[in-house]
Amino acid sequence: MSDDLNFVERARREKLAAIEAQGVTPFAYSFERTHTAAEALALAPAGSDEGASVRVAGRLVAWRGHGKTIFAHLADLSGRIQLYFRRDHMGEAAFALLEQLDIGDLVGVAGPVFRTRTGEITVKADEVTLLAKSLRPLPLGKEEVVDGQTVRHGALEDSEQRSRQRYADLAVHPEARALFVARSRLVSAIRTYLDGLGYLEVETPVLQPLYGGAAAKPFTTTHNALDMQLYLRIADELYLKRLIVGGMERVYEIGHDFRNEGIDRTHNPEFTMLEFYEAYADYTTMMSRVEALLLRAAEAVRSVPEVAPRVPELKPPFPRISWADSLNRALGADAMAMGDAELREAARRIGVERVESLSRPKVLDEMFQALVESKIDSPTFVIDYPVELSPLAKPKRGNPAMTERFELFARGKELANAFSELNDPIDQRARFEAQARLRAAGDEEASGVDEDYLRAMEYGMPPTGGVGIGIDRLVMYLTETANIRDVILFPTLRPE
RNA sequence: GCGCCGUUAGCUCAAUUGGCAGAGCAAGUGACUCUUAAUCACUAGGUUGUAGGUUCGAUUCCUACACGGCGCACCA
Repeated sequence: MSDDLNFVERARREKLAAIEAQGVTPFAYSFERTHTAAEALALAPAGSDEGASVRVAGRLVAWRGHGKTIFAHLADLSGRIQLYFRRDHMGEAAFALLEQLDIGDLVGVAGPVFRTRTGEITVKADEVTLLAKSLRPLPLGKEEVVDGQTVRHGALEDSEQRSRQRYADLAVHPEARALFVARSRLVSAIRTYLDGLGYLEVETPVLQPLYGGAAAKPFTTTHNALDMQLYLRIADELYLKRLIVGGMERVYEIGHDFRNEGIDRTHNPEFTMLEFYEAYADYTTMMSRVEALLLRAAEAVRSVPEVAPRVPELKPPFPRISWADSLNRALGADAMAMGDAELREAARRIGVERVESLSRPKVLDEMFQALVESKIDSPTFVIDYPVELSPLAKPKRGNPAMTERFELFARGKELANAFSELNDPIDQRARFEAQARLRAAGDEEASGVDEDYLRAMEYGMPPTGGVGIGIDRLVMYLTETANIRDVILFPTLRPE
């Protein structure tokens, strides 16, 4: 921002000085609010009489002066309400202060609620208190109501500025506030659900000496005093399962994971992950947990009226299709049975790029993504993944080439990933070593051997079901939001 | 990382073939005691993303860069 104030900002600073010159403090300490805008609207008297008096507070978002009267609108989190100022009612001095007010100022207004001639519920101001002067013009558009729909003109359209200056976006767009209210309700509903099942919410390290639990490139940082390289976690998984070993039985964590990858519509370098683990459960139990959790999440989001119409109807139980069967059916051949050359040729045919550089499991995974995953629209569990793709999952009963793992897909995107957790330390060591070989061969996303985790598992880990759900993606799905940036309050951006 | 598109007043957008950079809202002054995208009159507001180049003349054409959007790649 330029140091030179533009003419609008200069005018506002002049008003600020004029207010101070009158002995009025332009930045108040508090205001005793008795009603939100929505609560005040609900007090509307039937006829033309004046109803109860209220004290409302919020931001001035519209202003229509008429000489000796003024109409304005005040917005708070609950909505907006019209204000009516009359000189003969307020008195000369109080009315004169209104000349120093601007759209964007935070004010408190006290007075009775009444209906105007046109029927709009309005607060007739007995007095106004300036709570904070706005020195920078907010891009507040004008609103009109056409056929019951609010149409906004102007306002802040630039999506970069909306993300960068989220405070302005939120101040100007009630629907942006509603989306984040919905997100908050969703997280709250998830906590309520898991707490109700006896889960404990825990916190595990963000700074980790070894990273694991997912296939991703980490961020690195340094601890000066320990002179040690640390990684920002890419998943919570391995620490939460250590807690299962310790007898915590049911634990969950909602927190940020960090992955050092490109930024696009569905990826932000830090994102919110829910993981929950339940001792003595397997992946079938976790499927029903996920169904119940999603229903409650959808319900929570639907409780926000501005967002409700976009929330899809969820009808559990969701269909369950096998990973291998669905891939083979889409391919018209048995992919797992194919020789390596044949498999790579098939992958190339369906458009998988740089097939030569991929490991065999990666080729299968790419084929599955292209043929099956991207085409799933309504919520569907894909179950039983190849063991090579799932180094932390238990082998499938009766088929050790596969694991007891499921992913939930909707609109072509992954919503949940879960498995019967591998609790055999000998098998786990072998899996880690296989990963370490991939890593040595140049796979930057393969994990290493986590000896401490193996030590934990050697003490004895109960059979456990575990689930990971990306909260940002879930919010996107439930609110039909196309860009992850729009569901994260402060997404990662290049500096201005 | 690659391709395409974009960047003009605080906000939303114009500007013909390369020919004086414009409008609405917001702002200022004035009028107006039930308006609601209030209305009316007047006024002010610009280093056209940055740096170069071509040209008598560049918002416009060219090059590079910055930032962004979309697509691709990457990303269970």
